[in-house]
Amino acid sequence: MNTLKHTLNKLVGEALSVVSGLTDCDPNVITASKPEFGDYQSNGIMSIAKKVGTNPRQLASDVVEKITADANPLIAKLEVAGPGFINIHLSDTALMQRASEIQNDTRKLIPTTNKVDKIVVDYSSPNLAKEMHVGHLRGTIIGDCLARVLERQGHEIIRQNHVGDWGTQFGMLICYMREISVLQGDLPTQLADLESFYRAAKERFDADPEFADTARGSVVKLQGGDADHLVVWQQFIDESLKHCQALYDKLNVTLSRKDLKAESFYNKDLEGVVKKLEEASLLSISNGARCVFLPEFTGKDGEPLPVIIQKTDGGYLYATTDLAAVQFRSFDLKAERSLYVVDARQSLHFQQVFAVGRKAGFASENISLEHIAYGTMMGSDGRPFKTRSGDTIKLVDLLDEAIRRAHELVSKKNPGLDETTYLEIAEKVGIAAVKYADLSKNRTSDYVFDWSSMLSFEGNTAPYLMYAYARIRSILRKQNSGLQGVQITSVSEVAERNLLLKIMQLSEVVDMVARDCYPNLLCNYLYELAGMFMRFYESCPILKAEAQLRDSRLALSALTAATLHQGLDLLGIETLEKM
RNA sequence: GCACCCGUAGCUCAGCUGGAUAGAGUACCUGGCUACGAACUAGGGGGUCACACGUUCGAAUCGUGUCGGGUGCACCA
Repeated sequence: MNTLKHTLNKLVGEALSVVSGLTDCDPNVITASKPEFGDYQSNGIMSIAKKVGTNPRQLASDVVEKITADANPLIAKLEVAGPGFINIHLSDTALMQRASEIQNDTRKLIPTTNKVDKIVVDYSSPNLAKEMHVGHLRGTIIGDCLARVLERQGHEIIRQNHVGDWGTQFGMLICYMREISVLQGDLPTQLADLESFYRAAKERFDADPEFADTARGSVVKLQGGDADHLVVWQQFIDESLKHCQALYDKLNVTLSRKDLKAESFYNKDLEGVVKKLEEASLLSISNGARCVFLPEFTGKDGEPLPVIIQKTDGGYLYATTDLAAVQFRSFDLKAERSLYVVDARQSLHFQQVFAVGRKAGFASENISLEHIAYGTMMGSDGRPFKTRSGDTIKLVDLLDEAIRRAHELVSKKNPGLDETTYLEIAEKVGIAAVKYADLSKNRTSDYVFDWSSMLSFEGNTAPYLMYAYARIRSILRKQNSGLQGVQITSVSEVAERNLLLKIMQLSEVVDMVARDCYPNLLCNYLYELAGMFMRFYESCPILKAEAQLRDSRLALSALTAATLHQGLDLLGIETLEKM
């Protein structure tokens, strides 16, 4: 089943083509900007009229006449308005008809795509040398949401967690670990707090030149495949990954060990990358480093800007690894799209990697490489987020605080439940609030980290959406006749009709999110949907209505719940029966 | 110096590929629970969409310029 918008766009577009004589007219149908304009509006008539040189209102009324003559059952009424808009009012019976099709199988709320793509989603990708901090939240949950959305549409999703496990810091850490294990043995305890372990190693590194030298040597040995170093390294990586996985589980993020494609995975391909660039005659040596210069990239003072492939000392850089990854995704995984959910500050890096990748044949022509950039999390001082001491806040601390506050609130709001229930509710509400606070913002803008808005449970927040869901479930629990075969038969109240129409529009929003990768569109939608339910709830008695109306409203409520549930699931937010 | 992102209500942010009278949340003020859950809801005040010029039937949205903020630009990732 096509979306309403898609169907209308086609309907009006075809009529417009016939009337105007132009092929491929875009009628630009959008949801109506005001209720008095109907359900949808076509904005495209004016520009077409201009192209053909006719009066826009006349053209609009010709289009209306044509569509009316065809008597499409979906349309109740069309009006020409303003300079040449067409306002579209949908038929109530057609709406209820669509609803009943979906009720029988609520998976139809989101139709599956008719062209299945293989899509790589590269997200989260923390550096394993340190613990994840609040700055890692965005990429992790935006990527997870996109993966869920695309997967739900029926695409084949390959999650890739491109963790940093191979950089220079690991020499330092390995070196420090070897010291510790000789002195104290008990490594797991030492690694329980990665952050302080890193700090200790760094202090050692800064204080003792001899240690620093050994550390630099350790990187070379590690990357050269030295067995001893690899064992110690693996031990550290395993421990660090456990930390990450615990956070993913806590965040209800779908990443697992099998999605791991660490930097080290590409180590074996790096020489090949250099060779391939050489064969393509793209490499040149500048100040001792092997670089690719592309004319479209210039740096300070207009000098040509290199993509450095291999350092003077022979070491490889992240551009090298990323080129290997482009090749892997394009030719081994054979993906049609590769999404890189990475901080906007790396835009230039990805432009370069994509450009070199195309030029040197690391990417086939079939793959679309997309940097899904997101803005930086700022402190209240307008600078990239740091605490007063200059540290970042650990992600786990943010989550724990959210859960603590949710626990406090739920035990106050809903006394008399047992402690296990409180903990379960607090965990879900707290995590959801944090995720939603981030996902509901346009990903491209920088945003200010603020405890109170991130941990708010009122207004446009996840708890509001979850509350709407819990309310519906509560009503459904109170009726015991079952909803088998019960249909929506009334949309005569404005609140009923608005709610039903909104439900039908989930699929339109999901389409937009899948195309443009903006999860906040889905958040906006769900907030409006929940708001419409709240208004319906205030103005339309459900359980107290007479039998037929009661059933219709119960069915509408149930369908709302299903829509909220599916929408929230795409955001990676779980619902609760009670809260 | 060059490039990218941004500037919308006191604060935090939306604004659907140019549409009709610019919207939410929060904060503040006023109403609504013996009720299908008040984490809710109804209403009020609050705006030179940074500024200027341009494109056009129409601009917060597109273009140019100015101002202001953020970010990136050679061997870290």
